[in-house]
Amino acid sequence: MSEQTVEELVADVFSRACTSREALEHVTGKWSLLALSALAESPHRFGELRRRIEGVSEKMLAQGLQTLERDGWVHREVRSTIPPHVEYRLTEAGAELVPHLLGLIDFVEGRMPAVRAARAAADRARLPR
Amino acid sequence: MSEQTVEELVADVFSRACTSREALEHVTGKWSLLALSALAESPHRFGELRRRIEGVSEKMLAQGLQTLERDGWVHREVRSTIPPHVEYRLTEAGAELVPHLLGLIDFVEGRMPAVRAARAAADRARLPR
DNA sequence: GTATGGCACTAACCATCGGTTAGTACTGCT
DNA sequence: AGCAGTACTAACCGATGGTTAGTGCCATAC
Repeated sequence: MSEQTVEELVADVFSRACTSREALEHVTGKWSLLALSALAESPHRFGELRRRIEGVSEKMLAQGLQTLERDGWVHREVRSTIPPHVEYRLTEAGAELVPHLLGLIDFVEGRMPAVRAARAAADRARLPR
Repeated sequence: MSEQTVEELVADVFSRACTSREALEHVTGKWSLLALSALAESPHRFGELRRRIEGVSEKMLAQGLQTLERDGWVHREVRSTIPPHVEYRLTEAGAELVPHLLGLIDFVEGRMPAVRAARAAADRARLPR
């Protein structure tokens, strides 16, 4: 066994010990997913992202960006100015991740009529049971 | 304007009014994502899913399955037997959704070494700031 | 007889996290 | 003076995730 631990070798999402579970949760988080999508368009400053993503609070945005930065999907660049000037851009890894997310988003968006129909049918049948 | 409402026409994830946001949250939810992945392998009974996905509680599993069923991604089939016999399988929509999810999962799994390295570097640099 | 297991949930409860609101410090404008 | 811009964070409280117990029937074991 090399320097890798057992934990590092587990890459099975069904296993409780799978470390990619947490990483998946991060990138699919409600606000993170939207931040990544916005950054796919172009680098953004904090406030630009805030305005781009309707409904996100500064707190939730900051939190998500911090996580994305720590995991290596997003690069944060600080300029020592007043007022603060912080810019976020996708890392190389982030740029490779985003098409997967956008594919999913596009797919679900395209399926919304069916989702709505399914919900109406389910509610008509009075689910939950 | 036909019978569709403005809300139904909004399919922009950046908009607060976008109805696909909720649907996205559902399919990317921690346990739902895993349930969908397991059902991609084969239909499962409730207990089979529970055992397949380490770490999920019956409560969280039932909750996720209910949501997936209501949105139309999963079909739930009940047999009137004692003990209960409930089987879950992907709907046609679900079967089209799942490759997107699996692609994302595979990608993130493959990137875990880089994610771990990024975290180590970030923590060494003492993030959060 | 009792106890336990199987099945698929749900109720009750509590810990954790999401979201709201207020605050920070500097500059510039009204 | 107040307000706006900038990018966060602290304090607080409500919502949701997760734990534990419970349901009712049948079968098996002691």
